Amino acid sequence: MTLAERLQAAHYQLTAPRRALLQVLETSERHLTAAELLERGRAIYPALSRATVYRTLEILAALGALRLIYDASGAPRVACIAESHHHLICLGCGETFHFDDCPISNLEEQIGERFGFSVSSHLLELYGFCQACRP
Amino acid sequence: MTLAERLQAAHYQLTAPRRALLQVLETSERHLTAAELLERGRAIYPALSRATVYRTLEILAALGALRLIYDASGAPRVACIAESHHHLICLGCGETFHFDDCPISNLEEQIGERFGFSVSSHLLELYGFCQACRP
DNA sequence: GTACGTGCAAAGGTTTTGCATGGCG
DNA sequence: CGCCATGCAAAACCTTTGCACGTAC
Repeated sequence: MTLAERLQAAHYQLTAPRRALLQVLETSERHLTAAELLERGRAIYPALSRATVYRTLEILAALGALRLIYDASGAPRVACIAESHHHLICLGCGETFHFDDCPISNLEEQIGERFGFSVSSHLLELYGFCQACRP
Repeated sequence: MTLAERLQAAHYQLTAPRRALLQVLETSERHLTAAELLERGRAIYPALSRATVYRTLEILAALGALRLIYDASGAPRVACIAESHHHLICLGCGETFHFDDCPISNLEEQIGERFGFSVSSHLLELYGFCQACRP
């Protein structure tokens, strides 16, 4: 289910500014700040306003379609599409490494059952030190 | 290793304002916003200033002793002690459920090895819908 | 005594809101 | 045609910084 489909399913209009943002979100290779979203969105739809960026993020977050997280440096908020994510974050240099293969797909269901949750995605972040930064 | 010990190990002074904050952090039952930290810290050390809250958080984050994350509602930043955390977050009502027993302690090492990381802690968040909110 | 830490207040930046206009369905 | 969505600009908010004073070691 794409973000656009999610918006429509929830009876939100699919306008040009929103399309631009969705496209940016779905094609971004990493988590973006609000400012980056605005910049990239304007490459597609130049009149895009800052307010629309925030308003759209708010809608998507409320729908559970994405989630805001911090990056390792504690920097401003970043948008994170609500697929499952797996990161290794170096506490030394702040570098983030993604890995794709999910080590806990089986646990998702198992834990969900225990708490009566229907789990749809997850975020797994491992903190430590990379080879270069190891004390 | 307590937060106080960590600070001292890194040759930071253990002053009254910092002690107050550490006590708040170590006894808080959940993640707090900066404003809550200030408020609770002032209950212990009334002259505590906002600036000291942020400066202390920055130090602790740099030491890898805690980490800033968002709560489920995408609200302002919260301080999260850098022990491993396991949450179930309901996308409907925003409620967060913690569970203590770690389902991936064995994976930590395994994944670390693969990437040459020495992993010290992790954050695992599962998103879904609780029984009451299930669509 | 010196370097580090603090509080205050001001500056800086980001997010949110109000309102008039424009566009979708 | 009515309602939702938008852009702009101002307001509100949160975080950071500069500086003079205190305090720890």
